[in-house]
Amino acid sequence: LIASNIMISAYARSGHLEEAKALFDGMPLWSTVSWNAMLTTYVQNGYLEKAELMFGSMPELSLLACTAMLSAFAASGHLLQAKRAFDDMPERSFVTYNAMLAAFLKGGRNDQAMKLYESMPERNLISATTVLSALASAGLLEKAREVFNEMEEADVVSWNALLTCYSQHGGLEESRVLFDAMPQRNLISWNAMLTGYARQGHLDNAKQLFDSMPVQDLVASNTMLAAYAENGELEQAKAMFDEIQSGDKVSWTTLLVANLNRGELEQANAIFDAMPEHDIVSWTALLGAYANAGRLNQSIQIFSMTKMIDTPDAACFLLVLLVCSHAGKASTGRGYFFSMRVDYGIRSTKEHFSCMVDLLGRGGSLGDAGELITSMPYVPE
RNA sequence: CCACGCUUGGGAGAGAA
Repeated sequence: LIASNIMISAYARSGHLEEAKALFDGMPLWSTVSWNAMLTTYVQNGYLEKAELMFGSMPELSLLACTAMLSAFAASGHLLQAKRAFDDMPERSFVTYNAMLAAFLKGGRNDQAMKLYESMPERNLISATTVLSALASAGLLEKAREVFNEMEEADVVSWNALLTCYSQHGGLEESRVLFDAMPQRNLISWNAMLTGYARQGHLDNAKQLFDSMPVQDLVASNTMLAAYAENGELEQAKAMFDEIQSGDKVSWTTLLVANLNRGELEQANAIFDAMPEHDIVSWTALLGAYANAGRLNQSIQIFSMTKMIDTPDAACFLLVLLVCSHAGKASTGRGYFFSMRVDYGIRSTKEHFSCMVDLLGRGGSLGDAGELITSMPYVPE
């Protein structure tokens, strides 16, 4: 039994869902650990619905299973459900708190993450690293350094989190010093450093680092591809894409966006059609091009397609609101604004509000626009 | 034996420097 459980987890980590399921189904009896292991196989591979089914059919609900479900909701962008799962749990361990912390981070709710961190009954290395990432994404370099210095231990993951913070918001030389001084480095460290050079347009440094990597994985190649694309080197980007043997959706989307930004719409459409799979990001990239061109009907069509294959997020809705606003479609826009909150539980950001104010103002509903301004949870600028 | 953390792709306008 134990051996089978271990096997299931091994399959889960390597993404062999089918094998895990076959093994699970063939077992003569199951322990709670078996159920949990199978549940996390679904969670870690992004199968929310199967995870929910599994969770619903489990003979007993353990703390571990509930925490795994919390992560499943968070991973699929359902922060509200994750929070509800957290609130409804009869008991919580510090892993549960860590999972909720990570959920807030993924949902972009750094304020909530920090609040939870302060109020946690118990913290460990993982809690601190999660917070470090939250601070990194907010660009709060000093605070991140502070948290890092206060940690009584650090592993390669926490060092990487700190490095990421520096390479994206600090100076590159400083980052390089940190990179060279790290007690251990893994592939992720190299990629984090590479991203720093790439984002800040230091293509030569990026290429040099890329060539000196002990191993180059697809993430590294994609980073180089993006480096070329973002710095207007479309030819180099294409060459890099061709060099990549089997690109994933990130490689494809990077190439897609490079062409969209260049106004190579035919090329872009051909790339979109040739992509092996589409997800929320590739659809939104395409939507962005049409929305910016003011193509209302096509944008709405793309948005409907998006809804069918994936859960639209805040970025996606912003673009639809934008195109409605430009086309003067006030009531359509209101509908989307409403649906965003009610159907998807997405909090409106400042950007959504200002887009809506624009929409209502242009449509002549100045009263409604004023009402919206006073009702929003931000200080009007 | 099972749950949690690090790296790559998508998000308008206006104002201000």
